[in-house]
Amino acid sequence: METLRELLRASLWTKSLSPAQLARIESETLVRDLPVGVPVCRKGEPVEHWIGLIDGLVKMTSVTPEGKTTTFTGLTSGGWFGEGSLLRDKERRYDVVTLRESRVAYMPRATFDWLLDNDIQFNRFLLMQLNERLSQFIAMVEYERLLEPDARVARSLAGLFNPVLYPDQQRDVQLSQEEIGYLSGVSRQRVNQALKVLENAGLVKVQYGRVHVIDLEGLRSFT
DNA sequence: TCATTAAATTGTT
DNA sequence: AACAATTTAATGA
Repeated sequence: METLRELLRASLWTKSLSPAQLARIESETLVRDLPVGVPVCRKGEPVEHWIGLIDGLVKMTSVTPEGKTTTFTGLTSGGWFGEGSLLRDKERRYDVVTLRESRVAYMPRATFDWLLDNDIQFNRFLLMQLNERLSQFIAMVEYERLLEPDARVARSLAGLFNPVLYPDQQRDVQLSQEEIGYLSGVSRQRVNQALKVLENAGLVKVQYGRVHVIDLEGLRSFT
């Protein structure tokens, strides 16, 4: 996707909005283009925006006081995030960093609150998205303990293509094996092996610096 | 357009 | 973690 308008059109919560309401959202929302490796938002910052990803790829991370970084999950284009912090916290609890060049939409808190107060579909969407995330994270904890590395890599990749959270239907991730390792909690060497297994199973095609998903359902259920 | 070079990524130990 | 091999992107002739 290239424009804020396209992102809004692809988002499930805009379906019931009038053209005037959409125009208001469009005019109040900021768009920024960010290069690779820069923060989209930082832990500890006051939460002033709901954030949408028009194009690109970002990751949610947390840095310990000692400087160790853990990656929670990747987020792909079409998705919105930060509603949890917006609803609950004064400060953001995690960092979001670009993994490749990204175009990001920042919806001000005031616009977010206005939607929350006036649009039932918007509230439904938030419930659904929060629920989807919850089950995603529960599944992560579950398979972190139960599954072998091949399956963990498979599911982290599949998670990037969750159609509920990221309506943009693309099948490519431009992501190094090192980054896939961070996303799935597996060493780069192990990712390398896992990708070969998945490629031999006909689920993905591995290219230099990117992975193309062939069989998404197969990836999700890979054991 | 082609060749050269540096940087990034991959494959292997 | 380390090393070599491979691929890409950038540069300049």
